[in-house]
Amino acid sequence: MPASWVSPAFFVSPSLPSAENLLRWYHVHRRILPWRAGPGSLPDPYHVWLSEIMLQQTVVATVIPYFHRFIERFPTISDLAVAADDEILGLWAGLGYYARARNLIRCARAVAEAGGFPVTLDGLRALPGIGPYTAAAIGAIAFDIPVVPVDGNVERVTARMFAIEEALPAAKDAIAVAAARLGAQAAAQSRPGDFAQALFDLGATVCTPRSPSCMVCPWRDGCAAHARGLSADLPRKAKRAARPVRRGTVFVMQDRSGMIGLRRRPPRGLLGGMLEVPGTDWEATAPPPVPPCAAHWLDAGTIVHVFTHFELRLTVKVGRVAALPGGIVAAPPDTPLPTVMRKALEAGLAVLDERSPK
DNA sequence: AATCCGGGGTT
DNA sequence: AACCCAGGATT
Repeated sequence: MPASWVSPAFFVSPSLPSAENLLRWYHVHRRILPWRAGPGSLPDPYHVWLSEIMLQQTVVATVIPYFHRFIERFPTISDLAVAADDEILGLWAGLGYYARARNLIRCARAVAEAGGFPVTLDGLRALPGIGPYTAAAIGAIAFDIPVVPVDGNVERVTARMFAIEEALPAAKDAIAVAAARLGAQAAAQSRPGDFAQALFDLGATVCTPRSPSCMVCPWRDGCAAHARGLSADLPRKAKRAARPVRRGTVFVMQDRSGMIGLRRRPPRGLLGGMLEVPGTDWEATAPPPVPPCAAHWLDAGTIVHVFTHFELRLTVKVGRVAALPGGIVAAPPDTPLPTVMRKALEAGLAVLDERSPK
């Protein structure tokens, strides 16, 4: 038989990975997560939405305690919609990507106003904080809209199944097309929510980034990367730039009643709208440290915190003050803070405690 | 298309 | 220490 009778695609994917096989695997191996409903039943859209926002670039284990605290405090989206911004931002403190929390508030109020979530992808996509991925995820999981949400897991699984060797992010379109092909199978179309979550779970527990467990994979037979011994090498990714270092100084102030001096950051940008320990700007070379008020400043060392695109080294000074200066808000030491500011505050308070323990 | 935007789990 | 995570908004 002439080789030309056989299309190259035949060698790339001998047989499409079976949606039915994956769903059968999912029935046995699915993760039990607080925002999930039982197999075959649709979960609460509010729970799905809240979990999806929290899960953006955040691992499941980190999200779970935050999710529980939110659901306990805000049992319905209406409870969330009428809450004060500060309380919501406080509950979000430490989770990161604070624009998510600001969009969460706007989205909750829009949904409460409308009387419920839109049930179309375009309607979901129009809400604050909901992009193409999250719209597809909520649509599939909460409303059984037949669509494949393409997150990092699905990108990885799909790139391997079809042995897509082009590097990300250039390969995004090709991967999305291939993922849609997986979802076009009848079994996936009939259970879009389970199919999406099955892909997530396969990527999270079997088709993992570093050393995938191909021996127990329900899709091994249909996996072109496995056939070529490429599984652990895909998807390829473009190299990232090195992370620069920025430096600054913060001043931890404690008054006689034990209150700490904090400052509200501008509403947008890095740590937008969150509280911070007052200090200098953050530059490549440390700006001159100008204390916010006169005090006997003690050295509390340096804390290091890694952000997505730079590393921050903060020199921490600490002092007791008779009265907090103007423009500074007095807050108790356990006030919810972004992690970098929590680190700085703890470093300062540790030095005070060691000098004059209570 | 690039860049900005946290924090931490995993290896 | 590097990589990556149920990405979105902005420029």
